[in-house]
Amino acid sequence: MASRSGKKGAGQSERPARLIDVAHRAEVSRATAARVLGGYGFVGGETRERVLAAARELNYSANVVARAMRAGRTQTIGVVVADISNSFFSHATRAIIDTAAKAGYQTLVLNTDDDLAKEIDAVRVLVEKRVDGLIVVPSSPTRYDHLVQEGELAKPLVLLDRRVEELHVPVVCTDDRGGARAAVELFLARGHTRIGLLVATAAARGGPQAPQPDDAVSTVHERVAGALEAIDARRARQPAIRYCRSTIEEAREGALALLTHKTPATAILATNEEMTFGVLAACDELGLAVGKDVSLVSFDDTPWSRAIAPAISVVRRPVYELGHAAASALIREIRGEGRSGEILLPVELIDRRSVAKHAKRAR
Amino acid sequence: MASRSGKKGAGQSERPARLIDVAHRAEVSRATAARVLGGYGFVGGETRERVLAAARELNYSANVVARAMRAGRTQTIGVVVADISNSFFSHATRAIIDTAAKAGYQTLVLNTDDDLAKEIDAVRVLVEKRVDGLIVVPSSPTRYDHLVQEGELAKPLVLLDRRVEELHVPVVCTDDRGGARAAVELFLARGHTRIGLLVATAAARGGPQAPQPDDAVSTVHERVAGALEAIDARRARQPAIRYCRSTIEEAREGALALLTHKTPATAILATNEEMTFGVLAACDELGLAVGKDVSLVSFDDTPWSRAIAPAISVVRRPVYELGHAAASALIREIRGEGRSGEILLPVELIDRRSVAKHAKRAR
DNA sequence: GTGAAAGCGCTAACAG
DNA sequence: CTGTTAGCGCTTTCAC
Repeated sequence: MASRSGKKGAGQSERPARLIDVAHRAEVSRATAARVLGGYGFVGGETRERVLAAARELNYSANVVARAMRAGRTQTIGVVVADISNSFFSHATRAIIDTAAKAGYQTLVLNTDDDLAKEIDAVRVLVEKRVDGLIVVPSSPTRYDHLVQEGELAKPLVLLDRRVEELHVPVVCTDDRGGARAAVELFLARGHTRIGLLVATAAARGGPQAPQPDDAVSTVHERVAGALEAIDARRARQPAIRYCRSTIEEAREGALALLTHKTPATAILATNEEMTFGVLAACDELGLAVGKDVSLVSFDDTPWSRAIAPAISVVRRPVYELGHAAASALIREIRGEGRSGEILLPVELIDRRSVAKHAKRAR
Repeated sequence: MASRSGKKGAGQSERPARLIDVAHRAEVSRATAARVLGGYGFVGGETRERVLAAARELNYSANVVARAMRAGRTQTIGVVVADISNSFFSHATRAIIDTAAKAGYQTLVLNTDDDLAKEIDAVRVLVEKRVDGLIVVPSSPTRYDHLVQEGELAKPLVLLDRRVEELHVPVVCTDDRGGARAAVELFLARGHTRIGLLVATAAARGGPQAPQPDDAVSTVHERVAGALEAIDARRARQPAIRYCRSTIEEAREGALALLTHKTPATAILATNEEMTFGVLAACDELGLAVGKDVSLVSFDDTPWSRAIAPAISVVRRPVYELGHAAASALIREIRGEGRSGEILLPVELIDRRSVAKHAKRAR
């Protein structure tokens, strides 16, 4: 006698009902019960009703981990991001969760703080958990051993927002290069010649620095490259660049450096939210008015960037679409419906009030 | 012959190595291999080394789903929030993920958009996935059947940010009542008598409304109640209240209503980020200066609320701590280390520049 | 300190 | 259309 909850009561007994308990109560075999509860195969109408009734009466809840073990699929994906509390990642993740859920997958979220060691650990955990696929925002542009996993447990993988050299898996990115180029072209068109780039990168060490850290992720390269393209096309003066970690404080220092140089920048491209606040703080400190003394374009549109005065001009990235595309690509890959190559989403320069025509600046 | 990867090669064979493959290669039993790989029981030093070496050579990755099935624990928790892309939830979730990870749990995240049907579904999925516990931000203050789950599959559960009447499980909240009270006390102390409350709630239907929707979550009640406490204590004039869904557009309409009333509000408490932007937009439209013509206090501190001009006074909630406390309580419960009651975290009123002394306002 | 064997709950051949 | 049965990979008594 294997049954335990199949007595008479409505399921108040010791342990949760299992498939076999439902089968007994409905007086069918486990296979039949499994077919109706699992939603596959063919079962007669009356039998199906009996099973459904029994399941309801016993308050049956399918044990998905047993199913996963048997089927070899967990219907779970893993998302590895730098920091879910960051607005860019949280919006992209929202899209991923939604898209995955619609396709029957749940989503495990792990943070790396852009630390390779944490990323390696996260991927290991996810692989051990036997997720059906991973979406990773890689913290290193070159290190990817943990993502290919010699041997046979390589899982479907999609990279989000950043490329990894030599790793040929689907990547979903935005056209950051084009966005930076457009921003700088706008500066140039408005007569600015002394352009500053305030670039966030986890690879920066010990305060704002001029040389590009060589382990900066692809997004950093792209944005700088885009800005330089615009400059070179117009044979304009080379920009001043400061790389710093993504904190408002470091950004403020970086912006201060750009703004107090002997040939101070009159226009600054800030590569994310923190950098933008840094510029705002520095301008405030220096008594400089944004949109007048200092022009500013920032990456990523947010409610506040259009609500504040002056409204900030931004390079808008389609963040939800980015996450959606990544999840779609991953699910396609999981289902063996063909691999995507690189997906490049267009960005949009929204010119608001923070970019002024260049005029001699009072110091 | 059960083995398949245990041949000679370094694990390049067809399928991922299993425990038994490692055992064979190390020339020990499955039990012994399991002991060293699972990190329990006693195994001789030399034997342990052999097993570890074999695992490495075969690129062994523990199958955690098999382990979960056997052990009855998945080392996974579920988090059910309204919207992970919302900054409050994303910060709380970040804390939950971190705290859980430190204790060896991974986190599934699901969104409800404050829709009860989605919440019910999310909980069902999570229970089927056999998570070890759940953290839920309940979308209804009264409906909780899906959370208690008649029968035996009730999982350890902690409520985040919102209470549910009659549901006696651990709840982790912030002192929103006290925060609202403090905000209104500040208005009163500065001489304001016509106070407006702009309250976000998913329960609002069809534009800003005056009566409180009766299925508004506890946080809504608390904030309004706190505001009224301050008013009643000073026998001040009753506030004008507008309830609206959490969008900038509805907030703008609500704020417009408050500001263009025949006795317009001179001070507004906005219960979240969207409400705050709505007030900002309305003031802009009406040509009113925040921090001068209109005073404003907002719930939740953010980088922009201190960066914009004027810097917005806010009721700061300890969001990370909130998530951390919820995860800690849940893990304690999962481990049977005793149940927490209600945890109430203190808030802090940060007075910046958006609350002016009352003066006759030019219309 | 190590091994043998039972079984977690489910699915998928295969047989009828 | 329905039943029988053999595992999925791992842990865990219980012996030795």
